[in-house]
Amino acid sequence: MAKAAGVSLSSVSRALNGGKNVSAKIARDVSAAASKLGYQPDFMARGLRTRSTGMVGCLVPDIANPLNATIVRAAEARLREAGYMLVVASTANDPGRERSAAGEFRGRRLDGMLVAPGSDANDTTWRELTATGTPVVIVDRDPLDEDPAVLVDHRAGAQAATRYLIGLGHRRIALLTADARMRPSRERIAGFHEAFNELNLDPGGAQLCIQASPMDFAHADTLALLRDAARPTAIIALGTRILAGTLRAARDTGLSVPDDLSVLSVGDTDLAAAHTPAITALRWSLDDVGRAAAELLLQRLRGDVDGPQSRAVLPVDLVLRESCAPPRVTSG
Amino acid sequence: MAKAAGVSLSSVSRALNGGKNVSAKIARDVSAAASKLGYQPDFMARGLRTRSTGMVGCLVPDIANPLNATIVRAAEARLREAGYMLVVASTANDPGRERSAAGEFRGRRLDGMLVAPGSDANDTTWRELTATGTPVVIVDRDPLDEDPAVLVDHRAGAQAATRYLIGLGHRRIALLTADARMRPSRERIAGFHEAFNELNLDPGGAQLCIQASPMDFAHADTLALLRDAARPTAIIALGTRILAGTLRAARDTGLSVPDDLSVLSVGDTDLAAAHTPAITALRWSLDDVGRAAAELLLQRLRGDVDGPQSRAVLPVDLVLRESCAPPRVTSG
DNA sequence: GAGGATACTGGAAACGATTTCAACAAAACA
DNA sequence: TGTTTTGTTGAAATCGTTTCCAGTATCCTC
Repeated sequence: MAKAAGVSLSSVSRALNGGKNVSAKIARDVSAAASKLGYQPDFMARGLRTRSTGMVGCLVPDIANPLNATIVRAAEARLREAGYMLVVASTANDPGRERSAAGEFRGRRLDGMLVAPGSDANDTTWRELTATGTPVVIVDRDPLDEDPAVLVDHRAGAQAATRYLIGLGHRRIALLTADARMRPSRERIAGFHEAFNELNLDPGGAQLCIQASPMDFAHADTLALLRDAARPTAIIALGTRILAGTLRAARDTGLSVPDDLSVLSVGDTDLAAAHTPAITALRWSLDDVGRAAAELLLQRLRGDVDGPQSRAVLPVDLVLRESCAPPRVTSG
Repeated sequence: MAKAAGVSLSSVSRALNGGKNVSAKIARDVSAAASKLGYQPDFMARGLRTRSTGMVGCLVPDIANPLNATIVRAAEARLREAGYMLVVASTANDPGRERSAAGEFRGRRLDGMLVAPGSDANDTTWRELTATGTPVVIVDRDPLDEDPAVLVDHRAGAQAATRYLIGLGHRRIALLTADARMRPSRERIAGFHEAFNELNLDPGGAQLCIQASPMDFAHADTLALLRDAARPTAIIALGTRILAGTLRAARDTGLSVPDDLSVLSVGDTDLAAAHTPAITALRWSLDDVGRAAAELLLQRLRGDVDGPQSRAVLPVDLVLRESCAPPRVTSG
């Protein structure tokens, strides 16, 4: 390549990297030779010298979950724009796989990481794995110290949803969410309780279910819940497999939505929007989460020690549809 | 590192790569020193020398589509097991982004690629981009030449679905699928027609809609379709946004499923399974697709020029549920 | 026109591994 | 014992870049 352009290696490097001190002639010759040869610099060699890989890793519990996948897509788009490639690892919430993936990322010296750990970031083993000086952005998990993070205001969302159901007259409300070791569920539970507390309502009537992810479990569990004499009149369900299980359970027990049972989805998925009746849902912008995470990471990568902000908190909206109604028999 | 173990660089390399001709003592010393120092070889340096990156790229139209995401997840799991990392690029079916992503992959000299191009592989620009000697596995798209590929038998699936609906008495059936430039849709359309032809039925009664992806378009289009006097009595809809749009359109026009309209989903998603009534669906294993693609690529990567097979064809099953019934008024 | 600042250029030393090759020691064989 | 074979080792070259440094040409200033 250098010979093709008839200049030295150093000049090629300078010309290609848009460095200063390059004469017009050399710049011309180099770019001509480069395009004629279809030359593309070798990332390995460059990375070896500059100690940067041009890649960022993304650790999510489950890439097949549309909630995560949409975030990944948005982040990937922004990062590619900035010249980075995105490496993904889906950890299935398994601490072992999580650790091995993080180790792999570290071994490959990725420039940065977007992480949504299964267990929370407080976890020491996880902690020490991230602590290699690699810039990290936490996505919707509790950050420690000064880690930049993108957070979603699940607490306010859950509070608004609960308030809305209470306003319709519901008193026995079940919250079906995922593993409470993770921030989103914890925040939702808190918001749920706050909504009851602010009205001085007996929280004993509130029912709270916390479950692991598998859809079948959600289904069986919800069946039992709905068959109980003191069944809830409204359910707030996490809008992926748990919502699916809930709707199937309602169908199986012959309860009609919203007449016999109000259903509110946490997260606005295809399922919620297309269901008959359409499911009222809490919605937040997954694209915004992904974009914001990428932006925060890019700030770090550029070395802006303190960019505009190192925490982003995104709002949650309540989208009213047809799946919630006053309970048939007011139980107040 | 070499000094820490008190041996030469070459010996360290040999010991770590499990090469032959390493004495027990040196192997012991090296591994001791390595674990004491937490030494991890530098992938950049190693890659520079061995001309391999230990990474494979994955190009999909939309990673946020659960159908793709599930495939990616399965492939990632298998590839990581084999020591490769997965780089993803979501191209939004935009040829420009597709080209730039492929160029980026090539520039980074990834060891292999899993690709599901938006337009089909026959496309020349796409073709030349993949033709760099990099092992490529085509995923559910028409392969050219001898490219290894993982294919899903959409034709047989669509045929079975159509046959089933015809058997119920339907004659006016609409097939709502995605962009016909892509193999899955093309195959489905072919299977759809074959089902009519094998019974010598007038294909004029069959209705066929082909659409671009946005859900709103599907919705509006389906509304128009359902309001027509000669509306179809059954719809076979692609099970992502198009199915969602179809169900909303049925709700909006007051048609009940399955009494007024039979609906069959192509692809078994949460939406199909949890809807009321549950939607009869064509199902194929996305995990199998991802795993098979990874396996085929690994074969190539290992240099098994001819592994057990370089094409995998996966079956499609019809899952009977409650969304299909005989048409109210037989129109034969 | 001399002197110094300024703009460019190419040679050579990194970066951190793998791999070739020659040297050496120990073992096997005659 | 001398010669070959075998096994093990380290020195040095290499991969393709970036970057430091010294050298040269050009320009400006007095």
